[in-house]
Amino acid sequence: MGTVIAAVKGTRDFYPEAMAVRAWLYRVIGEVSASFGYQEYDGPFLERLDLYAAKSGEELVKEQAFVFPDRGGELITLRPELTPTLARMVAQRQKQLVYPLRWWSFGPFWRYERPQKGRTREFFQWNADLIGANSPESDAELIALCVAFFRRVGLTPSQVGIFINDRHLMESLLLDLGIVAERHREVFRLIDRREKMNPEAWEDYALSLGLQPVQLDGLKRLLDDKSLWQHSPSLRRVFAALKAYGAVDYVHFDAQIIRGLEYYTGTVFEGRDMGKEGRAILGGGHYDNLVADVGGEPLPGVGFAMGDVMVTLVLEKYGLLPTWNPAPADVLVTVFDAEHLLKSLEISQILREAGLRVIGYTEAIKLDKQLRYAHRAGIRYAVIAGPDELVRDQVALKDLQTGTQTLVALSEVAFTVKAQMGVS
RNA sequence: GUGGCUGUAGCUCAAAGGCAGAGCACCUGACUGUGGAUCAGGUGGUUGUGGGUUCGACCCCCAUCAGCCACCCCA
Repeated sequence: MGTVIAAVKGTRDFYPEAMAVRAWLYRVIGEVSASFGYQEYDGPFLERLDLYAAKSGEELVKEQAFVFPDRGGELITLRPELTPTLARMVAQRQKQLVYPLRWWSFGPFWRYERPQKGRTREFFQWNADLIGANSPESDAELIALCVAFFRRVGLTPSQVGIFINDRHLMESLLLDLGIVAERHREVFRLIDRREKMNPEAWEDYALSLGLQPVQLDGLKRLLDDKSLWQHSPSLRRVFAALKAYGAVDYVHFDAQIIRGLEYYTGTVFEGRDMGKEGRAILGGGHYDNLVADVGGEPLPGVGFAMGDVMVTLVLEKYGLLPTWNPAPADVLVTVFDAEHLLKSLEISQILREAGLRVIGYTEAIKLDKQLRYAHRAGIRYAVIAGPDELVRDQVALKDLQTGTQTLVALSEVAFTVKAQMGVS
């Protein structure tokens, strides 16, 4: 074997076992989304760079997007997130759509980053958005949707949680501390960094931003105040709604949740492993001006994104991934010799039409090799159609799991297999 | 973009500057129309790639690529 051409850095090959997980995730996400009345949609995987100029995080577009000129010289981007596309799609049909709009999507995204645990350059994301509704209860619905997903896959409140905050609340509290609005962006960044830095370095950082010691003390007091959310009428309504949704046991207030994307304006939240392991499983929040930013009328919304990489790691950690059944078929119809090859193919088709998953061997090789193939592939039943059986319109049916073999009338094979599959 | 660790058979790993190995897997046979178990035998490598040092390099040095991990950022 020569040197295999390497895959593109940060991409993943979905061998059948991994593909089964991805397909399962897609199915579960679709079911959960539909249960809240969300409709599936998707946008193009290629977008013009201009689309992201409006509101995505600076770094997300400038440094993490795959951008290349097409043959006409236009700058094209492999989508690094879906929300701007969603905003465009809504803006294009703004007057025709029925609001509040509930849409979900699951598709690939690309970001040019250094791959590491929980992060690849090509990944899949579940996006869900509620557009044209503007209430704390609407924000709570999206969180309830996340929780519904957690419950559906078996993740418990002791394993994962959703941490929420309100940017409006933080803004007003910063103003109370005498920190003017122009400084909020950098102070938000400071807040976001607190978990990751040691206390002294963090305080030095705060003072270097020009915060007064009094303001720093006030800020620390705010961030450590677990009941701070009670000062926010909005968050109080969010929590009340979450209680109604039966989702509140997964949800925690955390004043340090800020989120990086700049278009978030009110409620922000992220899902994490309760063991504080790894990066966020999902992130989302409320936005006011997204549709207007791409040329539409102002329309508020709330949404989130959940990446497949991190959630799969978490599910694996807790043993919640579906068990993989490698068997490609229920039955293998073997070929006795070259003369009986077509007869075997006929039998395979009869069984197929009876509703079984059937592989018919397509080469007249030694029988032991064919049975060995069935065994290695995990196929439970083998049909052996040799001259001795066929003269009496029978075949031998072998159960490779129990090792038993019986003679069965050709017309009864499908029925017999199905009956045996049913009992075990 | 910054830093750390790691690249040896299909897989998991040895070989501490001196003949590149083991287990598992795979292939063949014992088996006349039958998988697994056992036994016997066998295939398999420019040691990621390219340079350098040395009488001699899997081992030391440089570069590069890839994987993993952390930072950054974020799903």
